[in-house]
Amino acid sequence: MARARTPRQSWIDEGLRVLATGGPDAVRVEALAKNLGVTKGGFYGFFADRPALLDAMLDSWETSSIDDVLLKVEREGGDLISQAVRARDLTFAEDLLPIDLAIRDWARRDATVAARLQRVDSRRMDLLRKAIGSICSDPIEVEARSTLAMYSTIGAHFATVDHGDLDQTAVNALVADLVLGR
Amino acid sequence: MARARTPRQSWIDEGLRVLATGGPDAVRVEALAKNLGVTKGGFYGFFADRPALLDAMLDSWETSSIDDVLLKVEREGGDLISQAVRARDLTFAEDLLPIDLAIRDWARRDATVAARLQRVDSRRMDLLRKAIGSICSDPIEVEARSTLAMYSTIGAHFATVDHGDLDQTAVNALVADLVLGR
DNA sequence: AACCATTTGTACGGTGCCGTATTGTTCGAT
DNA sequence: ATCGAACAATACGGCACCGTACAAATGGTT
Repeated sequence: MARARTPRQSWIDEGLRVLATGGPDAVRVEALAKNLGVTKGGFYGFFADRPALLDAMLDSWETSSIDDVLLKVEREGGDLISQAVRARDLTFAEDLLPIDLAIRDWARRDATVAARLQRVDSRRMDLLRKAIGSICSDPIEVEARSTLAMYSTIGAHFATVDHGDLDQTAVNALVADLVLGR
Repeated sequence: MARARTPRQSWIDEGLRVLATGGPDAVRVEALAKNLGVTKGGFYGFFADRPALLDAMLDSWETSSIDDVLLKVEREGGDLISQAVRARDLTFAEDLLPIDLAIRDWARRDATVAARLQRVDSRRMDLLRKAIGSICSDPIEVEARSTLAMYSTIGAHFATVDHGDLDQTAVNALVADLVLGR
């Protein structure tokens, strides 16, 4: 048995890297091959076609972006709010953030992607509800604050706001306080 | 002079339509031509190349998405908060919303687009600051609430949150109240 | 060292797109 | 009615990519 010099996962990883920087349309088999320093010869041994790679990429992303995060956060423990904050930091870590944003846009144009994203987001929302539920009792308010936390966290990555001369840290802190009701 | 059967603006409009549904990579000269029922024959009389069209599309979008909106809102008058709400509704009207979102994602990968978007967003923020400044005096709080309004409005379009059995209207109303401090 | 399954390179036909060149075609102005 | 500018169709060479077919190389196993 000759071991894979360019195994299945490296196609997926490179695919996700390209997705992050160029969107789904930039994920082309021959381009990935060039990036990996090989030709596409081996690709079609791992994947039926390009769509199959895209699907595998989404699988891989789903695992690392929610399953892994939840496991890690649970293992580390702490109060529920810090767990949620930690989960957010892990979810939007440097490598995962651009993938998340790319998938979020992709979801607008592809129903299957949208369904996957919704599944992931709803697990994130559950974590948020649990966390905010620990500092707030009214169910409507818990839902409203969780929703606001979700929306503003996502929105912050799709809009750049310049606070001018104001104290950035103070503004950011107040935003967090408004969301959490402190 | 023979009048344009497929004038410059119709290339731009069709380009924006395709941008909205398929992203910038889907905006191809020959595809637009087919949509318009012509060949690309006339295209290169109006535009030097494909990038020139993308640029013209952004110009057109900037006008209709901020200049026109501000003019309309100002003309209609009313208190500043309802002006801001009206501006939001116009900005995210059915036709403009998907274009805005597409450009927002596009901006992540293209610095020129990012600069344009920032210019537009900062004018939107100014309107928000004015509106929220009318019901709130602390400058840091005005900035924080305006930022939160901006982030959550954008974020709401990139994440779908299911509120389950809870009263959707009540949740949404509370989200708005939390942002505006009511 | 020879074998051989697995992986990789190469070559192919096909498609869709870009930008240019050239030749119609249309329609207002004269 | 004719002219002529503006628009449109057609045809071209070039490039990037898809998916297939098959030949070459690689490296663990015997």
